[in-house]
Amino acid sequence: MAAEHGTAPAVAHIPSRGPKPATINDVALKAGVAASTVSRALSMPGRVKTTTREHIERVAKELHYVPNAHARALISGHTGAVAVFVSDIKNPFYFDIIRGTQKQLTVAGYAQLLVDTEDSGELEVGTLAKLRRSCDGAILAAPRLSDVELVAVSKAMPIVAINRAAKGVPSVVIDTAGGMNQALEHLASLGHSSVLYVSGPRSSWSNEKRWRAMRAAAEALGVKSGRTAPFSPTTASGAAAADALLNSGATACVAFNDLLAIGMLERLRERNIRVPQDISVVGCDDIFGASFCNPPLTTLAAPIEQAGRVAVSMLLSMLAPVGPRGSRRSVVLATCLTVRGSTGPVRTPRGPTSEATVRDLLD
Amino acid sequence: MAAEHGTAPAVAHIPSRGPKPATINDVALKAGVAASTVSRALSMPGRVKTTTREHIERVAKELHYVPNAHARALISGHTGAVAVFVSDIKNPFYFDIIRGTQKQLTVAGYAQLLVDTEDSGELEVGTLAKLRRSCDGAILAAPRLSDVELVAVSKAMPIVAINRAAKGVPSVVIDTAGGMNQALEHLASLGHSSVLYVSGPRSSWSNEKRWRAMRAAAEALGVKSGRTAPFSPTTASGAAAADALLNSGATACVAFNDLLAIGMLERLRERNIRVPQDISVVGCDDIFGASFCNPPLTTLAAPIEQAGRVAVSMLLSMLAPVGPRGSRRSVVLATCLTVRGSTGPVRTPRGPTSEATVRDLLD
DNA sequence: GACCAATAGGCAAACGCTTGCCAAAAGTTG
DNA sequence: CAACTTTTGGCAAGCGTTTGCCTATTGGTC
Repeated sequence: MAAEHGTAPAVAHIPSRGPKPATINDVALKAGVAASTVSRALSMPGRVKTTTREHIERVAKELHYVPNAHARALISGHTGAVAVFVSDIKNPFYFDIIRGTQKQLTVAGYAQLLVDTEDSGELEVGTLAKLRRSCDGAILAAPRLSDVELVAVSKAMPIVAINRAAKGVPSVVIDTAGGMNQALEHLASLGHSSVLYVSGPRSSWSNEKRWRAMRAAAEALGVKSGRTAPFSPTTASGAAAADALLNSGATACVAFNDLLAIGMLERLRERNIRVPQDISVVGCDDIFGASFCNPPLTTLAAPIEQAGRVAVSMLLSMLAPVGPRGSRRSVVLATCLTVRGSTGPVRTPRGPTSEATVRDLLD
Repeated sequence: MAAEHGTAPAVAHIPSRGPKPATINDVALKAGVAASTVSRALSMPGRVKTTTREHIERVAKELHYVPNAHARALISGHTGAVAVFVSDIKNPFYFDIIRGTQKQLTVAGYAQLLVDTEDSGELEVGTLAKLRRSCDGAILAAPRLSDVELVAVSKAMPIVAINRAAKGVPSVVIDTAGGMNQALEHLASLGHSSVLYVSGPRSSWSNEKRWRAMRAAAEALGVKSGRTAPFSPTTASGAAAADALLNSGATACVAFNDLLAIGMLERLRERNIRVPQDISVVGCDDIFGASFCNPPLTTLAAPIEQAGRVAVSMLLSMLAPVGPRGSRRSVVLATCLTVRGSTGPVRTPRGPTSEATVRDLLD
């Protein structure tokens, strides 16, 4: 069949030399048709005769023809890429988001443009403007920009926000707050009567939601509640947070996120405070590591990866030419409490707890 | 000055309405010059008169003009994007790589295209071919493709491989193997005389290197060594790996990576094997979580993020039109042992260890 | 004032692809 | 067999930039 090869590359799909990959014109020339026919054969299957199409496809394959995404984007306005903005790439929370988006984007044949906004709303807006034409849409995970800006961006290009709700902006929010009742009930049932909320960054929308939800849940259960000053959501801040917790006199706390909680756990051990015998700690998110830290962390488990996937699905449906117009503009993902080793019964006022006694006997 | 505004958008940088952002022609028109002049004013500062340039810049700003990356890429062949391939986005190891690449790329004004190849060499090659023209180069982290393919790819486009060396392919390798002596010396000095290597996936280049290095180090120290069958590098596989370790009769092990090691730690605790009193575990990489698992993991700490950064620097210098031609084609990053709680003196044949006795007394 | 070297700015041709429009070819019907 | 309708394929006009080449304009020198 293919009697006249050019130089057959040693490795399939990768032209082994020459800086110039084949263009649509090369294919057209070799196939003896016009470039437009090649274009149609490849992207509008019904538009050309079957035999011509097959011939063109064969030639294209021989030449290892790959359409130039930029040229295509230039004319069609469709880039095949979606930007994913995370506010801090060091935070494992976002890794799960990225996993989710990556997965769903790959399935749909989209490329993922990863952007770290370093917690700066300005950088966010700036990059967004720059990338406006380079991607078909964007996922904003826990954006830091203002509501006004968010709404404006949303008008300018298709976006879906994660963990951030604003009027008219499609969003996926992980309702950690919604699980707060479970957490408080759990703590209350263990006898805790005073619970501290360990606050995350002031600019975080979720932080405010979580605190409010916790306060409300505490109130409903007759549990005393309070909050710390804001901490940055890192294990490093956990030390200061732990000290704040000890000062507060509370017997249990809910931390803004797992990173903070894990940091607290370390500090508490350093200070010879036993968790959960002396104090109970609840985290939020259930990030990688929450299950094997010491002790394993009780946490409000969030379907983070799913959030990424759902956000992408929403975005892609917005992009579809005649998609289901009435598709949901906003999705709330529920969370639920995962109880592990960092929560336990409140310590009886003095002496060893009964549990400790039992263990002593067993030794 | 600017007496005649158009509609001034409410939010800076983001055109608030209209699907069509300003093009270079709009700027040219409004500024009363030719498009080419605008282009030059913006990218070849010295080429136009200062006053014209300033005028054009002002108009461009007013119009919120952002050059269309695709049009630019089409003609210049320079896309401003770099693809980063990871073989499994679930693995925290790659998160650190991504952090590093992200950081360095951002600094250089490049965008990062993230690709998960799902451990498939084929997918790797396929995507690479597809992305060939969509990015200026690629970073291949722990690629799974064959040597032949890797070399071919490297000829077709600028790439830098991480943790994979092949003739003529620029690479950054984290020399975990190099630190193996330290690890074995550490174990030997603790009295261990039989050490097991817990093997990672067969397709991993590093796995082989690490095993060889460990065996050599063990031999040099007169320590008995052996290896397990291959395990997938996940915490889940840790259970089976731990069982294999127990069967082996070795008193210490070095695991292919931290993920595996952490999984083993969990399983050992379940089986009431105390680490490090009964058995010592050493990991590789020092990923997120290694410092706070239970017990904290002794590990061959790898400068993962740095590897990402260095890889990007190398790639970018390859891209530079007249870069330092003699720049290093290959970089080896050293690792060193980080001792934490998962390694300790070998257990004396019978009875409680002296350490345990001390602790009993303290209780 | 004539001549020359810079310097500034414009024209138009790419870059690789899509797509509206048209014409040729083929099939259908009376 | 003529007059349609339907396929099928080609032409050429862009998409938004960059850039080589050319022409004005400017300033300097004799």
